[in-house]
Amino acid sequence: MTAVKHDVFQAIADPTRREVLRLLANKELAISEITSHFPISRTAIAKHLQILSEANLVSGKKVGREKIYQLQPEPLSEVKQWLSYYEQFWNNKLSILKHIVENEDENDGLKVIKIDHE
Amino acid sequence: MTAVKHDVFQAIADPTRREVLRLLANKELAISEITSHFPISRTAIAKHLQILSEANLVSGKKVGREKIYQLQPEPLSEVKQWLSYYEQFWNNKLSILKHIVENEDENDGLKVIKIDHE
DNA sequence: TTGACATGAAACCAAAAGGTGTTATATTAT
DNA sequence: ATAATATAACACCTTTTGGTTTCATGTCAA
Repeated sequence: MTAVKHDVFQAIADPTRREVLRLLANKELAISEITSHFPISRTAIAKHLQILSEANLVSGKKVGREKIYQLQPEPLSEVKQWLSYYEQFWNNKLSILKHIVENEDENDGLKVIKIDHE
Repeated sequence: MTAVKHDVFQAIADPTRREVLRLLANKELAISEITSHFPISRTAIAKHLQILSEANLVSGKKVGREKIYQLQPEPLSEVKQWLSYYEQFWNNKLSILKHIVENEDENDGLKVIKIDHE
């Protein structure tokens, strides 16, 4: 189950939501406590928390009259996995070379020359 | 320079744009070629490319009557860096323990017991 | 030179996003 | 019991997003 109405990519697209996540990384917080760190209304923060919650990036438990939100970082692994595909293209020069070679037909006239060190 | 009007987080938030990036990872393509992979109009794809371009995730060069777009993956390193902060929370159990200990006040009654191996 | 092709540019549109404020309800402290 | 607190639930507003269609322009091929 864990219905994911809001995608994790969409959830982290908003800077305010990323800052909320950062706050919750330190410790779990009630909505009002979170709101006190931002210039916007409590209602707005509650909506952001709703979106984060739909992406399973946070979970909220009601304690007394407060609702305490907690970071749930596991869905971020989806982003990490997505990123890993592209890492090859910037991580090391060998991969960049590989990329060029594999797109040889798009690089007409380009030659890769192996240089022997004596 | 390289004015970043559209944030990389926002750029990758859209599934269509992520698919465009995936296509361009294989090889550089003209707008029409990209469009042929999607059920939406050429104009819509052009707009997505514009957004990706503003985030410096692609670059376009005009060749004859075509505009060829190419993947430019390095802005993704910003996402990777952002993610790395959260990896500690899901990557290994020691870090999770660390997280619990640092939030000790939020875990009243919880005790961490060190077990000596003989 | 005349179509066919690839793109650019503009006007337009519906829905979603990111806010606001108000009101109602449950919980806590005095 | 009462007042203050914390949130939920709405209704509402404006801007952005993701898409459309139409028309103009530059380029290639026959």
